[in-house]
Amino acid sequence: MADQVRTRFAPSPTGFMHVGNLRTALYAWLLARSRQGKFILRIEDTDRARYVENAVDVIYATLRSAGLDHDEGPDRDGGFGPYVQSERREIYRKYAEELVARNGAYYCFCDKREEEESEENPHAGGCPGHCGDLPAGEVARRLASGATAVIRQRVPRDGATTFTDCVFGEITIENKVLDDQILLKSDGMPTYNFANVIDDHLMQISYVVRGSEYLSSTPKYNMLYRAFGWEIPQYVHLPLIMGRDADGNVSKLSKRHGSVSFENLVSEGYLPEAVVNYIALLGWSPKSDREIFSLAELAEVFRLSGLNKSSAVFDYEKLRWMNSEYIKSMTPEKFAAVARPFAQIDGTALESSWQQIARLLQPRTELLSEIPEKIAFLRALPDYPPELFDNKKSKCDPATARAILDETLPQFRSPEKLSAETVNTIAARYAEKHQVKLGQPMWAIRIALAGQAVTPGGAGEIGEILGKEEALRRIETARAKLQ
RNA sequence: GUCUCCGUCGUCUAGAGGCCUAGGACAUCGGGUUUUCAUCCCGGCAACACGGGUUCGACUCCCGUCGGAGAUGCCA
Repeated sequence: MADQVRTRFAPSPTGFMHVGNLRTALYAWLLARSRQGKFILRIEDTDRARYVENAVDVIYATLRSAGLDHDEGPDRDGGFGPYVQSERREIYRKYAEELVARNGAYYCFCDKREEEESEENPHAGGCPGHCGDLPAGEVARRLASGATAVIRQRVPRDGATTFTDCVFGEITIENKVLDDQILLKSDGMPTYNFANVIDDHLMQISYVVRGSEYLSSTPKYNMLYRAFGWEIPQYVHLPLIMGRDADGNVSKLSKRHGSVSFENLVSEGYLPEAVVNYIALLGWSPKSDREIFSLAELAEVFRLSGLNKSSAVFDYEKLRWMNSEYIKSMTPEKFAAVARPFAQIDGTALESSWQQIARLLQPRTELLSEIPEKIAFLRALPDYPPELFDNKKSKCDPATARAILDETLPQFRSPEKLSAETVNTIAARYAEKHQVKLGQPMWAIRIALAGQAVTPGGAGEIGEILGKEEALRRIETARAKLQ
């Protein structure tokens, strides 16, 4: 039991879920699931200024949508709670004081405004005064008089600290470049740097999975673990996800690079499964040529050794492709259901033929949000020039089109209802009678019905969706145009 | 500035000294199928950052250079 794998995802409730954070959660989840371990959700809300109402709901919704179920969390007690940091204030206070007693930290009474960085002093971090040297009596006196204070970690100025990361290997950092970071803020809340160590230990986290931006501060965490005499967890630092800006420069993926939150991507028409599959492959490889994996399949093949060190650029093009793969592999019923909210056809004549339209759309859709523009021509005939009837391959031109439409028009009138088959038969009959390729009448009819060169589906399908009345109207419009 | 990390096609990556004439995928280009488009097939272009070592042999190991990123907050 002591060797059980326990990983955690510890997001801040800031209102949206960055895909980088989601990927961190995914790997932590994958590590736990692939080793029969536990996955814990912890809310890091120690920064009151950044707190956003309902943000915790966004976290729950995102994890659920992505399929990452947690074994413990605010809503699922596993005996290590509370799982919300703001509810653990007293715990942090107690340990911070203990650390002061152990001489691993000290009270700092300096003002919030720190001295400026300069050439003389490029390293402005840490306590600007010398609070660490204050005699115990003086500290007690100031505290008793109600002076506001923070608690800072006492970092040795000599020596170096070495640690081993599961991904990056052995890393050594000189202690002198580490500053006396704040552990407990003046409002009594702990900083991330402190709360993390306390919680990870108390919640018995065995693998700390997080982004590589924490690599250089890891020695400070280890000093904390040692000061308390605690076992240091395994570290799994992840390569960063990068974004490319307009100038072609890459940097940590952020809002200026486009939609980077999970909910944003989903509302644009990316499927949650596709997003999860895509980000799993950003910085991790199954060491095979396979790319499409369900979450369950990922959990089966996930290995820490597949994790990469170098950062990866988020490529919307490839996500798009993967999304289309997921769309194509859906059953027609499922696609019709998920695509429906994007189609914007409520209350229109298209509503009744949605199933039919969806069948046409499915193999041609990469992003669900593109659907309205793809089917706009069904709702309203676009204005188009007669030259649209020109097509070399189909051997069609305006004059020919005119002849085709003139001759076939009566045949569109006769049937009770216009079916795709009827349209195809009309075209076939014309082609045979005039000894031309089928493509010729097909082209003319399709352009007349659609008013645009590229359409999802051919003349028959479009005719059936439009219905007899509308089809006739559009053919008349075309004939008038070809006068 | 200082510290840390990273460096294989444009992008995501495989490659753990000979299997590499460096593989796959996206993108891109071309061809085929198709009444359009798309799907689906087939094919092309395209990379080991550079320079030194080590070795019989280096994409793989070592050093340096250059380039990129991250950290350096009472943010996480």
